[in-house]
Amino acid sequence: MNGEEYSIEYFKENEYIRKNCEKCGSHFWTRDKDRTTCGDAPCETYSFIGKPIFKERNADEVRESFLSFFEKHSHTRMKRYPVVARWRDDIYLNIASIADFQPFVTSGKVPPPANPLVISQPCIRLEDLESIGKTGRHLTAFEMMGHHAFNKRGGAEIYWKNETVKYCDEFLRQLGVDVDSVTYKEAPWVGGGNAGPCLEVITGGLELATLVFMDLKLSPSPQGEISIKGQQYEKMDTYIVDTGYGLERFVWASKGTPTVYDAIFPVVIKELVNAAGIVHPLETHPEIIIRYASLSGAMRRGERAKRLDISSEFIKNTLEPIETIYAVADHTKCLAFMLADGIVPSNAKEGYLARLVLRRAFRMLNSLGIETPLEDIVLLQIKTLRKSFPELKNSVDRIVEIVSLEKRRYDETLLKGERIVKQLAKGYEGKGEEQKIPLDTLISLYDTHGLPPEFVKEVVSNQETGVGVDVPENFYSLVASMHSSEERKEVVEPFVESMEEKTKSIPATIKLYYEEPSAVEFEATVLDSFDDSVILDRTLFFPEGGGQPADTGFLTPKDDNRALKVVDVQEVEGVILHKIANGGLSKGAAVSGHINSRRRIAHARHHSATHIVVCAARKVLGSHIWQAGAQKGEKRARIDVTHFKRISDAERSEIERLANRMVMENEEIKASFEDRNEAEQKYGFGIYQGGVPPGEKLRIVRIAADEDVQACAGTHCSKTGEVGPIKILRTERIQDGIERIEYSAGEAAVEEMQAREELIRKSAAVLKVPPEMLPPTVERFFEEWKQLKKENERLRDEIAELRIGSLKQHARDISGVSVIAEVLPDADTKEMMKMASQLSDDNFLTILLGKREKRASVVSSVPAYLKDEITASELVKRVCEVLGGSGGGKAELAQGGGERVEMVEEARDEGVKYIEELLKKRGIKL
RNA sequence: GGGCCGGUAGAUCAGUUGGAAGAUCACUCGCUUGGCGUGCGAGAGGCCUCGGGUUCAAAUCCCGACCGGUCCA
Repeated sequence: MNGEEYSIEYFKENEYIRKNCEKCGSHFWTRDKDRTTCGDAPCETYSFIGKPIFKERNADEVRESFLSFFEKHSHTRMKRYPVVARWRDDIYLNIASIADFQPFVTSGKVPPPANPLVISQPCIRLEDLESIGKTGRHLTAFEMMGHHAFNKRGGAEIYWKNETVKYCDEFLRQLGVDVDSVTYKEAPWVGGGNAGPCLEVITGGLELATLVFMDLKLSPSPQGEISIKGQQYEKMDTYIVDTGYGLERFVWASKGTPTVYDAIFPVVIKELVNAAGIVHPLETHPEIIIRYASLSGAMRRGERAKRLDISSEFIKNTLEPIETIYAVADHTKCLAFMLADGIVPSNAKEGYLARLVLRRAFRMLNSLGIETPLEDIVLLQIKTLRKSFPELKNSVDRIVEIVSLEKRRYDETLLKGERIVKQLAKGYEGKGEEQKIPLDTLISLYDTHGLPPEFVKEVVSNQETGVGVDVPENFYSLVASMHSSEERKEVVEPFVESMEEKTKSIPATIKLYYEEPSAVEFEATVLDSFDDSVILDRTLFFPEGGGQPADTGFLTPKDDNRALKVVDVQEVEGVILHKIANGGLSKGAAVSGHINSRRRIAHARHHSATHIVVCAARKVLGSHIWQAGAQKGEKRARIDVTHFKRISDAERSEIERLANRMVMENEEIKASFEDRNEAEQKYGFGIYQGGVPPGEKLRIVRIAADEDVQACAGTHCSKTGEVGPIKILRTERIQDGIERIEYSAGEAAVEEMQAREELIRKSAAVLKVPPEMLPPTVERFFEEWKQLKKENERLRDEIAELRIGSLKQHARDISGVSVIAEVLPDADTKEMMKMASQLSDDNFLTILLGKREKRASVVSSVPAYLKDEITASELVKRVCEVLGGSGGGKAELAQGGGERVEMVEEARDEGVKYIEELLKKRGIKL
């Protein structure tokens, strides 16, 4: 990217000069002839701390002046988008105002909702989580104010670089910024597969805005036109003005507070300072704080402390607490938006990000000794934000519940963690001085139990076991690197992949299943045919998609009587491929098609039922319910929805009842193609429950008076009544924060209910009680069974006791040892074990054989004084061989068995023979 | 979406190379004491989550399901 990109008329007309920063070498534009640096950190320090750049304004005022300024300059004002990027499948959180319009608007596939437009978009970035509070400027939640113009090559240009810079200059001047102090720094911008020249707008050492001229995209060929940072880029068909004005930065610059947090969160910080029982260091040490803050853009904390000669005690006792308070203030705002916009904390996806922030916040409150519940502070944030974001307060009940629930979970994790660590420390205790818990143990504690090494260290040091913990500086990056080595397998659909080339030149198939939803037969012409796939000019066959399986059926050529079986249907870029199981078709042939209507109707029922169940679930569980996946079938269907706790039986019944009520009300289900932007505006982003389809037009499915509206390509019933009964079969927690609901609709639901009834009927018949008596009867039987089991054991003890006496009388003498070798018809292993061990206590050598149905069991015991000569396990092995089995155990007590029950007598004799052999040797020895 | 742990008495957890299911707390009763606490003794309490498989034998090994924890993207 060369300097020409920045040769902008406005600069020339307004006496801007292009200079080279003497510190960093980058090019910049300025009106100040004497300026030598680009003005950006770290080339310059913050000069606005304590000396604001313009008249003080709060966030609401800055936002309004920005929006109305651009509105005056013919931009359309847009409402904010959610902070959860529901319309994107590549990112979880909204990270920039331009993200609202990616990927379809920026690529030119979909026209912008307005052009040009202006928006103030709340964004969340968690990349610099560690820096929050410490640097004075990093925020996880911030507002990016942007004005955007979407230009298409060959079309009429809205505006480009010149106006963008002019607007910026004018807006700054209107705010009261001295434009002579402003520098425009050249900085090529790269992000998300796009790139372009960019100007950073800087004053007072602070970057206030970024003006990006996005006109490049990653080039598929290695010989792209332009090379940036080792990547090849090429010009796009569109060129887009993408500006980002940092709302919080403007507020900060207007107030000149030491940190951006002091400017943005005065109320929350005051509350936290009070709760922590400290005094804001700005009151106690104003001078040093201001000097310290002025350097914060230019250098790290350590360097700053050195430069200002700040003691480590001052850092620890005065700076760190306020930095932690800053971070809490930031995190609670982040949480307010995340939770209000419907994120449910979870161990996966965006929910994990929410949990991450929540747990950091809990930890920080704890380290500050603040006992105010976190949810109270989140609510305080919502209160301060209510003027600009009144929608946040609709969610306060849910937010309070979620945050306190998460707190409880976190406490439990820590409690459990404490026990684990204590247990572990005990294991290392006394293993020499300076015993350390090894690094891989620390990593596994964190990885499997979520215990940070700092926590482990704290627990261990409280234990006073002499066990130490060394936490390496790069601990978290070690953990990260461990995970990155896990290979990510890209799942490419080989079928679609291989077909894309072949279908390129073929026109999109006409989708008769939309035009004639209830038709079963159709006529069509074969456009092409390869491998075992056939492409028609039009079709009734629904291709697999959106969790709905493909239709099946037959294709019959006009000129012969073959019936070609359609076993699968796939869509590739608008072209529908029919996979044929038997035979092929030639190009140009006229065919008639026939779909399996039973299957189709079952799919339609389950698909419509899915929308109804999600709708009912949202009514019962709350507005945060978001569909996280779905699968429909002929017999049953399932949806995964985000929810922060298990669905209770009562809630499940209520969802079922509401769903069936919607069916009984026999509401209309309307499907039509609508303009994407209009649909988003009219129905909100909830339409993307089932995923984000591409294209300018969306197929919108609406139930009743827009009770449920979704972008959906599936086939549906035309009235809810056609769905038939809906039976929820089960709920399952597939992940933390995601519940799966399984259900059947229509005939399948009836079958399910019958199957369940059958289950109950059969069970009741076994117990010979009426079905309603099943629960108490089962309980009674179970209790009795337990009692009987105990009774049985007690009796066996007694029998063993009794049998011992008679067994002793059957003892035979072999080489001076009393040997008992007997077959006991109904004895089981446990019983014989008891006898054998008692007999060996009385110095008998025993072999007991039991016979029970198809299995013979053997127990043998050897008195302690003989164990060097005969081992019970060897003896048992020998005996069991005869029985066709094997055995083993300890030297003094062993057991085994075999299947040849009829051989028990022989087995016993074999045992006796073995004993005789062994004891004969003993006799000689003696 | 991927990885790693775990599920045994009411609670917290042991359970060795597969070979007779344990500890601590809590509970019940008795003794100790004027009474409480305490101390001592005894007792009750287990489909070892479930279903398959391997084996003479599975809490233990293998596969699957269910439930829970946790890390990463």
